[in-house]
Amino acid sequence: MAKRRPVGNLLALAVLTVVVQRPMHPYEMASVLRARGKDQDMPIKWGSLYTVVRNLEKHGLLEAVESGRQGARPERTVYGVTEAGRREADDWTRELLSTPLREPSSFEAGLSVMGGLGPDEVAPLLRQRLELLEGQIETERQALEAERGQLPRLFLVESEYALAMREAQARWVRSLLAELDGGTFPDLDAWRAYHRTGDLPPGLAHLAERGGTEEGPTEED
Amino acid sequence: MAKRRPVGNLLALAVLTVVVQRPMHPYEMASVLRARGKDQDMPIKWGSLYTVVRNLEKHGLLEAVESGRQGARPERTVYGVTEAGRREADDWTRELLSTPLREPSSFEAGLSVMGGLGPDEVAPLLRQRLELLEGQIETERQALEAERGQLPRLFLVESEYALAMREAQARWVRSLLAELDGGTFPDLDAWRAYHRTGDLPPGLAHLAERGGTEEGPTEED
DNA sequence: GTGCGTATACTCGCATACGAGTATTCGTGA
DNA sequence: TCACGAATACTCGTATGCGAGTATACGCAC
Repeated sequence: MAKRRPVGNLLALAVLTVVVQRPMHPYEMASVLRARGKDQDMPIKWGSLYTVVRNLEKHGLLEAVESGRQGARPERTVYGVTEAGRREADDWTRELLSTPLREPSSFEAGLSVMGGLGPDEVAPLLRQRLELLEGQIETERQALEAERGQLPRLFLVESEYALAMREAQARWVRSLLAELDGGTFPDLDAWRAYHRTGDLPPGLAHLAERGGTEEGPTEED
Repeated sequence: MAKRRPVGNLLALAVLTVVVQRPMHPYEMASVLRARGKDQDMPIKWGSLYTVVRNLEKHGLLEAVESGRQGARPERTVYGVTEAGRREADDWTRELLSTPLREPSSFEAGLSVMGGLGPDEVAPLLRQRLELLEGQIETERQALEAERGQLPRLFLVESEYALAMREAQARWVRSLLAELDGGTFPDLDAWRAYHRTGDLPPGLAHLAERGGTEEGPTEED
């Protein structure tokens, strides 16, 4: 399951969905995608556009429909989607919708290494995050409200989801902060000590040890 | 702000935080990280380990502490962290905690292109996602409960966050499904028509048009 | 009409990512 | 004690990824 995509970059999916509507040359794809704000919904790097289009063509998902120059502009190639491309786009979309993936965010990574900083440094950092988060939420909520009149719900769903996730994150950060500030977070002192001395509290030594397959007579345990 | 990291891969941060505790050779780093489940918290590809370690050394964040062979094993290099490496790790952690990034998940990407499928196909896909999601949530909740006795809260925080986000996602999917199933999602018919014919409802033509800078006399608007 | 800033429409090269492969060692059974 | 499967400990090649750069065209001021 989850067969490997011939072109894995999500920009490729964006390209396919836009070319399905009408053949285009690459730069136009970029303009349309930008105009629709797709770069908000996917991690799109425009530097990859031409590579991705070339790869799509190589795998028979796109085909050159017309190529020539208009005026003195550099030569441009207009690409159309193939039947295989259409299938790939649909199949990919189905997979994205139906299969939840574990995709750790950078915040999760940050949380998993926050032990390296002391709790008294972590709290202000989280407070800053919360403030920025609240600002973003407000901005997005307004943008969404403004678009609600212009566009059908269908085209706003992904923004609604993003907003809901932001709000959930803010709530979670707020509750962690309350525990840190209120001192109800357990082991605050052990954490402080660990941060100062680098020593884990006794009984947790196995966290730092083992894992390496220590061979030879260097150590016994 | 957010100065470019000399080694951008998050695996590098994981390596730094583990080497801070005690010098190691690369394979041991991998074992320790795996034992701690860090590959759950970050998108870690083990194939990148040696490249990342080499880059860290090149940028002076890690240094070879000892290099030699034990028994007939291939030569191994033990790396320790430098002062710069320690600073980099702390600074990076601070940034991850304090600065919320827009990192669209693949589900968001899926939602943003779901118009290409019809609503009657989307609903079952979402139902499948919801079921898988609920299973994962249950599994993780139990794993978390089991670890709660063994480990201090500090080391469980990232799992708690991941779980909270999963639950928020499940709630959101449930509510969207309710709208689809109940027929209260607006424009269901327009969506169906669009899916069958490929035509956008009138008044939305500008969605498909413009964006490309159509030059020349091909079109006027 | 000519100079200049901005938008258009790409190209290129380098670094990195990472899957697949390889060689060594260890443990176990016969 | 020898064979063999599994785990250990890496290496390598290739396919991207993508930032920075470039060149042309167009609009507008003067």
